[in-house]
Amino acid sequence: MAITMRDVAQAADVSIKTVSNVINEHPNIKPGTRERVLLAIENLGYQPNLSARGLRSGRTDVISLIIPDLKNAYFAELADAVMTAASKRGKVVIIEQSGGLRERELEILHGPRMRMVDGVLYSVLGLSQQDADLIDIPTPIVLLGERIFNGPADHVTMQNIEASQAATEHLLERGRNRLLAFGAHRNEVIGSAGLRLEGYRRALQKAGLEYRDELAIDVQSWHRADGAQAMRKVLESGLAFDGVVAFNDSIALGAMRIMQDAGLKIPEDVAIIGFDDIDETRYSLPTLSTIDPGRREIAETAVAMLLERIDGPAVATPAREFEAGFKVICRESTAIPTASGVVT
Amino acid sequence: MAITMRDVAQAADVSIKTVSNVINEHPNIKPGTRERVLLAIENLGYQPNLSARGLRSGRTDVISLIIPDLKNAYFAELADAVMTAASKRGKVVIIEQSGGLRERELEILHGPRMRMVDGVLYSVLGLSQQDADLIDIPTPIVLLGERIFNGPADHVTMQNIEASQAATEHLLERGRNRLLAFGAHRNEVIGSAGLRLEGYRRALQKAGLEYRDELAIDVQSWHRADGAQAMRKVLESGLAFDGVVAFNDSIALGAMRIMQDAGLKIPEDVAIIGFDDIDETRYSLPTLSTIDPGRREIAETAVAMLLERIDGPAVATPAREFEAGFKVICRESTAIPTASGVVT
DNA sequence: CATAATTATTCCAACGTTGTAATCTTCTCT
DNA sequence: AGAGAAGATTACAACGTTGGAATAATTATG
Repeated sequence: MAITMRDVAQAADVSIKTVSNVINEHPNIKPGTRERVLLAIENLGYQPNLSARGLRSGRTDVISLIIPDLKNAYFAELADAVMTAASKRGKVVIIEQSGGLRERELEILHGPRMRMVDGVLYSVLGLSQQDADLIDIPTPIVLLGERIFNGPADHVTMQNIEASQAATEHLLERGRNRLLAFGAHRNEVIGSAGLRLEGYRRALQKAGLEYRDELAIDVQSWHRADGAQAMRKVLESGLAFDGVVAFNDSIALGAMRIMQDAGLKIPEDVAIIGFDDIDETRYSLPTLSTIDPGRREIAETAVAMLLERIDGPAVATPAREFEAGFKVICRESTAIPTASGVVT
Repeated sequence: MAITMRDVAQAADVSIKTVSNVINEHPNIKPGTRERVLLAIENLGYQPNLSARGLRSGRTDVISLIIPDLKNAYFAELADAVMTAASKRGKVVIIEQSGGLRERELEILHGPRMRMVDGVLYSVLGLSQQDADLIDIPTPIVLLGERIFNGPADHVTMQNIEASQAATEHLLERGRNRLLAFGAHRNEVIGSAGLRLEGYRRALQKAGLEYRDELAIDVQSWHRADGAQAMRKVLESGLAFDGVVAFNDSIALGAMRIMQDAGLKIPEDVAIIGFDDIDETRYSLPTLSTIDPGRREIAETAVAMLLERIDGPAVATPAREFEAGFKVICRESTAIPTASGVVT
């Protein structure tokens, strides 16, 4: 039915292998033959059968990206960055959504689809540190995120502690000193929440301020609705604060909306900074200050590392850790240095 | 290296083909043998080589989804819906981003990756009606969106005209009668913009109102920033209006922010309704009324149609058109029936 | 000019699976 | 019990490609 190398070979009057050699840019092909083959390919509209190539060569040029949820802006932007980076290197990306569920993540990691891809970028959410050995699969893998460190695989992440510290200092510098740590997960040590809380504490300490536990607000799931919900409770409780270090942009936006509903002015009454630099932060009212986590650098490094593993020698070189650089982005939500009407 | 059917066959003491038969749930396998094979598969951790299967059977169980941009919330949500629908039927999705560029769309459609997938869902943006024959490729294809109608392939879309008419009527019913058609593309007849403008006109006509060209506001690219930019111009021009029918949610949100900056109250001064029901509309301030375009229905129908084409007979049955149902979602941005302080 | 070295091309086998057809086994009915 | 049908299993070939070894054509070397 479809055109194969056989047809091209016939048309160009060479052997099938020569066609293959031309396509794969092997050395030692006479310019003349190359011309003829290329012409035949063009004329017949030949396209290689990737299944056959994959079978024979053991390579599919497809990599898998496991993320919790594409509807989440952070992951949509991450997926975009990964696809762009992969595309530059001639790879295609299959996205698998895990829902952040442990079982589903394991299912994907150990499922038959893994045999269809050359490697996996795995944005860990359901598994955690003590599961580190469960990710030791035959397919090359690079981990993303803050759930597993020093596991058996390469790991790319952002500078969570340093970035959170910088975000906190950003507010302190503007004269705010009753800062909510918004989005904490109380008994987590690593994980985004744990690390960001640590950064928050370090900034306070460095500024000579005491850490107050009541200012750490738990928000279990980092979606907008949860941020809104949590802020509603805070306001009801009458807790006093003049700044918010939100551990991601979505909950920051949710909280911002509730504060505004309650008549609080941002940034006059409360300054707020988020995390992730999702597109929406540029268009909210007010625009949201945030941390640019170095998404592009993360994506490009992760893809590069994965390809090294794929192409590299089978002998296991030790797992690497990489932290991308971050930037504090100052927008309207923290624009005013001094509070004019502090909530008490 | 990896475990193959050969190993399983050996372990279960059957032929390779029997293993294949068990895996593919062929009829006529003794329960006993099935047990033994399944056990061997379990013990050895066998996973089929999908490249080999693809080569032999001509099926990869992968479908491709071509969309303009994953960072765009509408397409992220569409991708999610498609992946969910595909996953239910055991298919995996490769996402290809076209940037909405004509050249890139053609490149993808005619590229070698098409040979790796069983079919394509193509959200058309770069091509248009007169290119209809360019999409007649050997791979089964289903078109999405409003750019190409009655082309050579199945087509799934929303009820643009009817939905836009309903959105407009929604505002009219609330006592607004100077409505912007926000997001028009002046010389477009089909395409989302053209159809939605038509729906707007029909609603006016039905209500006995005259269509005024100055109320149709061009917004070329439907991103938030463009909506903001366009609204800024409108306000500068001093044009009077008390309602906005925005042709998608992003430009509605962008416009909303600018109106609020200018001191306009929503919905008291201006009521506004968008299109698409993206997640964000539920969390903006105020929450945005919108049209639910039936995304899930679109995704499921499109996947179902595609699979029918893939599995169906090669004889070309005529292309089908399908329009999903829509719903008007009333939120805060149109909550107040009567204007209290109309801009003049 | 013969021979070695190099360059270009081809032949063959194999990757792991499934379709077809053939064979072997078990059951059903007279 | 034996013929025939139905059920279960297997042998073989093929899908389209590429790696490796072998061969053929060309160029360099003494």
